Amino acid sequence: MNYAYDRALGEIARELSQRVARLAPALDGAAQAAPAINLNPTRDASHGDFATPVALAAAKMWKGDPYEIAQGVAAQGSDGMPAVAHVDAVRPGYVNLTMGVPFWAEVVRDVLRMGPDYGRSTELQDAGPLVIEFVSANPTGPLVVVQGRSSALGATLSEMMRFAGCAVTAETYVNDAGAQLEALAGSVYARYATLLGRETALPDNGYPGSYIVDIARKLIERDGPRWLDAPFEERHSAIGRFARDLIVDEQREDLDRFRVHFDRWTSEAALHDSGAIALAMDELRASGHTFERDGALWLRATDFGDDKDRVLLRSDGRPTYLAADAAYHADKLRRGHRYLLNILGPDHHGYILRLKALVAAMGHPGSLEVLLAQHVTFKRAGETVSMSKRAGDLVTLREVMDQVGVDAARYFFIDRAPESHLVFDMELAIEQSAKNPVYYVQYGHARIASILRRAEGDGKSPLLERGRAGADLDRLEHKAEIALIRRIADFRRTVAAAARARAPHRLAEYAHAVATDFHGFYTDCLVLSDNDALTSARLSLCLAAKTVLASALRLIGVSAPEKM
RNA sequence: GCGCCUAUAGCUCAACUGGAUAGAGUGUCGGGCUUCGAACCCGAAGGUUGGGGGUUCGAGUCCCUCUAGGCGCGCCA
Repeated sequence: MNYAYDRALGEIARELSQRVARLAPALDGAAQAAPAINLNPTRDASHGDFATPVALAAAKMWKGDPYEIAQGVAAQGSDGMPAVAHVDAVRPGYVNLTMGVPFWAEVVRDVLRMGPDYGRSTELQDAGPLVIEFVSANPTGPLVVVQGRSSALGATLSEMMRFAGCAVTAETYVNDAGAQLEALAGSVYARYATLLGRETALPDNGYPGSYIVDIARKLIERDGPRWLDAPFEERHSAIGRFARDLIVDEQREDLDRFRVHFDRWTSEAALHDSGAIALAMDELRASGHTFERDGALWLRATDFGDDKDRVLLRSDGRPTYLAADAAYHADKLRRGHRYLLNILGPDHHGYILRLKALVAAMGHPGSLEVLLAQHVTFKRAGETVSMSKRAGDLVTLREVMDQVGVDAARYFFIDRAPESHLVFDMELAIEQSAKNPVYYVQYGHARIASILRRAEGDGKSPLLERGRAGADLDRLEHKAEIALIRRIADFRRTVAAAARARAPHRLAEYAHAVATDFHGFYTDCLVLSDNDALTSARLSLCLAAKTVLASALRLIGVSAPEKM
C-alpha cells in the first residue's frame, strides 16, 4: 500500500518537526526535547485542511507562549512543504495548514489506482492475530434480536480490522451442553409424545415456542414413534442432538442471509467429549491458580481482579460452563492467536471479570477483551416494546430481516455505539424514504452510477476513460469538490480509528457523510458539461466517491445498488 | 449492599479517546427542479452536555460526590 497522501504528510511532519526543534530553548546548554507532530484533519474548513496543536504541547514543555511558538513555526510558510498552499498560526496556538489543489488531485489518483483496495492499511497489524467471538448462542431456539445486533457488530468489526491490516478469525461457540440442552430435549420429547397421541406436559424449564412443535414433527417424519418408549438416556441424547442440529442449521441460515459468516464453529459438547475440558483443568491445576474446597475445583479468580472465586468442577465432578470456556479459550490461544475479543450480550456482563481472570490464569493476562453489545428495545407504532425473555415478546432476527430487509437491519444495528442502548424504530427502518439513513447512503451510490451510465449513453465514453485514468484532476478546485475529496481522503484513517476504538458506528456515520458531500457536489457542480476537461475530472471524482462509498458499505454489510 | 453500562437539541444519537464556535438525522418553520435521479439541496429556530465540586493553557471527555434509569452479582448457561 502506497499512498501519495502519506508521502506528502510525512514530508510536512518532518519539516514542521525541524522547525519546532529549532525553536526549542536551550537548558543547561542542551536544547530541550520537542513534542511530536500530530497532524489532524480539521473538523471545520475555516481552520484549513490540517491542524496541529504542537505549539500548545511545546508551550507546556517549555513554559512558553503557545501563540508565539505557533507563529515561529508558521513563519517560513510552505517552504519545504510543496503540498501546502499556506500556513497560519492561530490562537490559542494552533498551526493550520491549507493544502493546494495538486495535493487533492493526488488523493483522487490514489483512489482510481487502488480501487476497492483504497483505504486498506497496516495500522492494526499489531492488534492480531486475533479471534473475534460473537453470537455464541444456545441452540435452543431461533436467534433473537440482540444476537442480530452482536452479529452485525462482530461481522463489521471483523471486516474493518482486516481492512486495517489485522489478522482476524471470526468464530462462534455453540452452547450445546448442559441444562439448556436438557430442557430442549425434554421439550421436544413432550411435543413429540403429544403429537403421537400421548398427552405430555412440557418440563418445568421447557420451551413453549411453536418451533418446538415443528421440530417434533420432523422427528416423527424421520423416526416415527420409535422414541416413545425408548430408555430415557438413549432417547434424551438422540432427541437433543436432533433438535440441536436442526436449530443450529436454522441459525446458520439466518446468519448467512444476514451476511454474517464465521471461519469456525465450536461445539461445547465436542469439548466435553474430546477430553479437552479435562485437559484444560489439568493445565489450570498445574498453573497453581486453582484450589479444592467442598469437593469442588475452584479457580482463584480473585487473584486476577474478580470479586469471587469461581467453580470449575462441581463436587459431583461435572464441569461448569466456565470450565468449558477454559477449554475453548485455551484452544483459541493454542492456535496461535495473541488477542481474544469476545462480544457478549448485555445479560452476560457479570461474566466478564471471571472470563478475564480465567484467561489470565492460563498465562495470558490482558489478552482478552470483552465488548458488550447493549440492549435493543423496539419501537413500533410509536410505542416502545421491551425485549424480555418472555417467549411472547421475543423478536427474532428472522422477523426483523423479513420486515425491514437485511440492508436496513445491518445498518441500524451498527449505527449506534455498541455500549449504547439501542432503540430500533421499526417504522423508520421499513420506510423507503428520505428519512431512512440507509436509503440516503445507497441513493448516493445509485446516483453516481446513474451519472456514469449517462456518460456512456451521451457518447462521452472517451471522457469517462480519461476520468478513469485521472487525466484532468487539477481542474477540481470548487469548494464542493474539495470538500468531497477531503472526505474521501479520510476513509483509511476513519476505518482504522473506528476499528481500534471498536466503534463500527463511526463507519456508518462516515458513509453518510460521504453521501452528504457527494450530494452537495452534485447540487453545485454539473458533471456532464460542454467542458471536456472539467467533465473528465468530475467523472474521476464520481468514480472515486463511488469506490469509497461502495467500500464503506461493503464493510458494514450493506449493499451498494446501481439503481434503486 | 457491591459492580458494570447509560444520562448531550422536542425525539433518536455523534463528538476521531484532553483540543478551536458541542455536531448529524428526525420533527417544526421558510426557500430551491425548462441540465446529469427532488429518495436531493440551502436557510432558520432549537443546548447551563443530569446536579455540584476538582485537576489545567484547555473538560461532554479524567478524578470525587450526589441524582435517575438499565443490567448483573449461583457448584445456572
